[in-house]
Amino acid sequence: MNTTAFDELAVVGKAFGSPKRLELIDLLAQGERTVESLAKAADMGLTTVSAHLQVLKLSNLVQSRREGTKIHYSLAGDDVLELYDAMRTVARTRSPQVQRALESHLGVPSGDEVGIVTREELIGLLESGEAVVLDVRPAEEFAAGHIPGARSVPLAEVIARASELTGSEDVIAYCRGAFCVMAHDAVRLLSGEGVQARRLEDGMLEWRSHGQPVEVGR
Amino acid sequence: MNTTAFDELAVVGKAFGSPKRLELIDLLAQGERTVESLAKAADMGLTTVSAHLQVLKLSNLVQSRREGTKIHYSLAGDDVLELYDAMRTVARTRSPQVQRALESHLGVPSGDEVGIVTREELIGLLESGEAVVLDVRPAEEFAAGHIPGARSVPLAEVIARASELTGSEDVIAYCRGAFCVMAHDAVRLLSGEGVQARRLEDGMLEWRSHGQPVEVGR
DNA sequence: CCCCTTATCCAGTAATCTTTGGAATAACGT
DNA sequence: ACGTTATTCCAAAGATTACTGGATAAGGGG
Repeated sequence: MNTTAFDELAVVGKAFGSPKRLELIDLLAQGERTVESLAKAADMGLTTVSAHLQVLKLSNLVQSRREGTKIHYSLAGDDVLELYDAMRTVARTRSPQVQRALESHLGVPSGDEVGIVTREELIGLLESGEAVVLDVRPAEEFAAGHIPGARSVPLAEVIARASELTGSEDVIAYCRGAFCVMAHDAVRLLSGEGVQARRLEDGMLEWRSHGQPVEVGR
Repeated sequence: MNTTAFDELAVVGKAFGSPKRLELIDLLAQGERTVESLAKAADMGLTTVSAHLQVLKLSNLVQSRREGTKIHYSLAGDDVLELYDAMRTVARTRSPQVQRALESHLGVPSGDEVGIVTREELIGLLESGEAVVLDVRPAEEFAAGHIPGARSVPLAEVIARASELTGSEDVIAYCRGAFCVMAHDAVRLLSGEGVQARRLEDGMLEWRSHGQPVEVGR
C-alpha cells in the first residue's frame, strides 16, 4: 500500500491525540527527564509511560539519551515546543470546554491579582538586575533548566522560606506555563506571609518556545 | 469523572490525528467547500466525510454555514491554519518518512528548477504589477479564494491555454501549498510549450496563514 | 403537498489504540 | 560471572475510533 503524505503527517497528529502523551510532553517541556521520573510525576504505570514514549519517539518528537542504566528523554527541538504551544493557543481560543477546564483548574478567572509581569517586562528587569525571580517548580525541573538568575523555591517550601524574601524589592514567581497553577498559588501563599509578589504571565514553557536563554543545573 | 485540561487538549490533537481528516483540513485550507464537494475531491464516502466534519466541528476547528440545501464548511480561523502549518513544518523537519513521502510525491528533489519565487518577492512583484500570476488549482478553489490579481488557469487547461502566455514577461504559477504538486507540473508543462515560468515557493495555504489578502469569487 | 437534493444520524462490524503484567535486554557494580 | 536497576518488548484484554449502508431531517421547487 502506498502510504501518502497525509498518513505520515497523521503520525505527528496522533502523537498529540492522547491526554497521557500530552501530559508527558508538558513535563518534557520543562526539561529532560528519565522514564521513571516521568511515571512518578504523571502518576502512570512505568510500562505505560515507556509505550507512550515509544510513540513519541517514532514520530520524532522526542529524543533519548542513555546515561548508565537510566535513559533521559527530551523534546526533539524547539519547533516541537512551538507546535505544542500553538496547539494550546488554538484550544484555548477556540474551545469553550478548554476555557472552562482552565478556569476551574486555575481558580480565579483573574482580575483581583496583585500584578502580572509579561515576558518582555521580565527580560528588561533581568537586564537591570532589579528583580528577585522565584522558580516555584519542583527542584528537579529547576535543575533541568530555568530562567538565568532565578532562585529555586519549590511551592512546597514557599511558606517556610518566605522570611528569606522580606525586604526584597520586586519578587516575581513563575512555574511551568500558562496551564500551570503553581505560580498562582505561590503568590497567594506569599501574600499570606506578608510578602508582596507578582507572577510571570506564562512560564518556562513559553520562555523556551520563544527562544530565551536557559540555565541548566544546580 | 473530572475531565482534565489534557483531555480537552487531546480533543484538538485527535482531530489532527487522522489522515482523512488532515486531507479535509488541507482542502478547507484552500477555502470554503460543501460536504459533497469535499467527498468528491478527497474520494471518500459522503457519510465518512460528514462524520469527520462532525469531529472537526466538535473540536471547534471548522465552522459550517447553511445555504439552501447545501452546507458550506470552512476553517474556524487563521489560527487553525497556522497550527496546521506548524504541524507540517515540524513533520517535514523532524521526520525522514515525511521527507521521503514528499520527495517521491513532488518528483525532483529540487535543484534543476528554472526559478522559485518566495512569498516576499511575489508581494513586491504584485505591487509593481510586473508579473502574470497563474492560479493552477481547480476553478472551484480559485473561486473560494485566490491571490489578488491572479488568473485562474487550472492545471488541466495549462497546455491548451499556453498560447495566451507567449510573450509575457514574468509568469509565476502557484497552487495549494508546499505539499502540492500542481505548480511543479504546471511549470514543467509550460516549459514544454516554450513558455518560461517560475513557481511560488509554497502556495495558497501559506499565503493565507501569513495573513496576506485574499480575493474571493469570479 | 410531494418529491428531490443535501447532509446528518444511527447501528453493526472492522480496525486500531491503550493498558497491563511478565519476560527480555542492557549497563553497572561486585 | 552474578545480581541489581532501569527500561523496553511482547501478548492479551479492554476501550475507542472508523467505515458503511439505510433511515431520517431540512430546504427548495413544482
